[in-house]
Amino acid sequence: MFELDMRSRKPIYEQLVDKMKELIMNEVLKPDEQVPSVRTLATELTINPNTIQKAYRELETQGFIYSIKGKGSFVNPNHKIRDSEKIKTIKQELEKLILEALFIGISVNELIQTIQELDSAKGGGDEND
Amino acid sequence: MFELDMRSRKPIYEQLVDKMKELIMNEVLKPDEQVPSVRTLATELTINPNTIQKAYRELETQGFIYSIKGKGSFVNPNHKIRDSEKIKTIKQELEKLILEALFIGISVNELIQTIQELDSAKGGGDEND
DNA sequence: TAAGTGTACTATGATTCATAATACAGTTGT
DNA sequence: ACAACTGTATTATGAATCATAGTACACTTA
Repeated sequence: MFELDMRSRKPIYEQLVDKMKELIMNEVLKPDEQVPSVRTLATELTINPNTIQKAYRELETQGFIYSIKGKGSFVNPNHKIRDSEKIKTIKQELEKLILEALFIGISVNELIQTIQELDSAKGGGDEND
Repeated sequence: MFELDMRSRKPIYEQLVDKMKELIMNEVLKPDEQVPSVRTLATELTINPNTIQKAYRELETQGFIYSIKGKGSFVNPNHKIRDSEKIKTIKQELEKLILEALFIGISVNELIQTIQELDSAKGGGDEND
């Protein structure tokens, strides 16, 4: 289910958070679907349960999953809450990266095209605003 | 010249790299302009010279400055080299962030507008592509 | 030569990462 | 009630990273 790079300088739990977010955003993991248990995933990936728990805690903080003691952890269906703090953070990071992209010579059109491709690839379920 | 957050979990040298990149990309620091010396900046910021050196080494690796032994460190004027490795990396990071932005409900138009604002804010010196 | 520059190396303490080993609390099915 | 599964919490240990300190060397400039 996951591929981890043990030699990477990026912590394992962060890699896990990123992979899981990807799967959720691409709807490979559906809303309210149960994700592997801490111990199961730890066994599968041959890493420590505490590392999984750390990743899951982070995913819960970021609003991607919710956990119920004794039952398991599940994909959070309540996105689009427009958590203003989170939006602010993402926008800041995004601006930093866009600035750098423009700086090294990536064109505006190239960026816009990338956005549109990613948007149409993702369901296209709602076109609000 | 810089404001550092000593309590942040982000390493000081990384904060320095980011700030410096910003100043260079916003052309506050002009091409071939000399940046503060390792020891000078260390004294100003009350941090260790080795930390500055680490930041400068990283900035040199990323192509933002070049250093000459005995003379100093200077802003690299050779951007737009379209270093394919770097472009690839930035594009990957960008796609990850854009995906997340779309996911939490930021609209395509909002993203495009952000790009255009950043582009016109930056000089507008060349409109190639 | 003196004072400035970048660069390199070793060493130390604080912090983080990943691990190990337990323990407790809640749910489910028998 | 019991066994087996879930999430959660705690303490401890070793490895790695971060920031510091101190020292040294090479080069440039006045």
